[in-house]
Amino acid sequence: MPRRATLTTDAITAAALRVGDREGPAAMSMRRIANELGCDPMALYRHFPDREALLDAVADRALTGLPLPAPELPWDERLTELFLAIRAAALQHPGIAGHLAARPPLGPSARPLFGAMASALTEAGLSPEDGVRTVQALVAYLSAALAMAARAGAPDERWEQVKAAISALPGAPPGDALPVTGSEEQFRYGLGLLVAGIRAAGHGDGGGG
Amino acid sequence: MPRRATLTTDAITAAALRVGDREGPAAMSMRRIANELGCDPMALYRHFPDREALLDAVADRALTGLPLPAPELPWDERLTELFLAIRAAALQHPGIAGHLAARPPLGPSARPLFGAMASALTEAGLSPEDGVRTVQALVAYLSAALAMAARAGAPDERWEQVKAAISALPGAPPGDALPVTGSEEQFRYGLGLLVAGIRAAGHGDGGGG
DNA sequence: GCCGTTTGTCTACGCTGTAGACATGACAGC
DNA sequence: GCTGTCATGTCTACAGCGTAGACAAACGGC
Repeated sequence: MPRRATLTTDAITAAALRVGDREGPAAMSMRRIANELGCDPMALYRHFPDREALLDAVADRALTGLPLPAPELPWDERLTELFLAIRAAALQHPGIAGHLAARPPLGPSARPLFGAMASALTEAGLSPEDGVRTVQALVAYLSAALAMAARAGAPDERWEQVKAAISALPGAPPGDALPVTGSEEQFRYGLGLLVAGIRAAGHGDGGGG
Repeated sequence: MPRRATLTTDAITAAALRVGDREGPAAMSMRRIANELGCDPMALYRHFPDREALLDAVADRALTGLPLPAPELPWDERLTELFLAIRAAALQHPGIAGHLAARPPLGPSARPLFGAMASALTEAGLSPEDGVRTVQALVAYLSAALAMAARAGAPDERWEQVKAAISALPGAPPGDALPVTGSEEQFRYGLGLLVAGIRAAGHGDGGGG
């Protein structure tokens, strides 16, 4: 290659991730990323067709090398561990978590994750069609939970109002005891609901697991 | 009031909704909305502190007058109907559906919806704490599903790759039979999973309904 | 008539993504 | 060595964005 490329997709995604982690998602502009690399903004367009593709690559990078759950675990634990791991990995990079939520990464490093999901759901007794449906539902839930957690830095006071309204209902808890909006506990609870639903679907639909 | 206000928040949100419905979410800029109203962009700032507040109001407007499910129905049907209604209302206004997904509307017209959710979940046997958790999980799922459906105009071919990969697994369906990504059927399925999970939580946790 | 307040307008700033022309360096073939 | 050819990086420029701050016009109360 001519002009022995000083810029690589890897260097670019790494720089973008650095900028995002340090200064937040809004700072991940082409100009700012180029600045981090000490090059011209337009140079990035030699490696990515547009900004969205660059961010997709960054999101993919944020999920590389994610440890898969031990295959000897039962399917529900595998599923739970897997999604907790994805969530944790995404939140380690707050700069990209929002993009990751808005555009579920379906790139190469996500491939094994989908494989693990499919295997768990098959073991749960789901048909392949229902497996696809369930994967989409799980990813949807993960996306939204990530989006909420990513906003945790600037907490959404409107949720507090809703919680206040609920705690004003008859037979309500103290209010301070209510779950925190973007917390891991909150995430686990919703994931548990979905897993319980999958269990029911597996039993009633495709035979016991 | 001086200069008998020719502009009202209602007129603004209506115009914004029109622009969004007609030209898509990207067209809902302050300048474009002002153009629709025939006024200066800065005039909008006399009625909303910033663009996000304006979009929040538009999202709230898109959910006004939504019919609540009949209270004599069992809780699970009420819950399903309610979320299907919200989804349908949101998708009637593709311009705002994305914002609605990114920022769950917690404004005045959402208040009765949360009331209906709380009532259904109480009837399901959930404690108020679990009710809050479950509401957040349901809204999270709805948000992400809306975001996917809102993108249905420009379908995400990456999901097709994932589905193709799954259909290549042993014992896979024809592939054409796989569920469509942003469809109502897909939404119903995930919602069914959550409802089944709620049912299980209600039985094991707070007593039968 | 005058004043204060509200509403709308205008200008301007700094930012964004990115199209298109240009410069530079590396290789292939002769 | 010389000459394309091509990949890479740079530069300039454009159209658009959200919005701060100064100004003008219309109203209510005195």
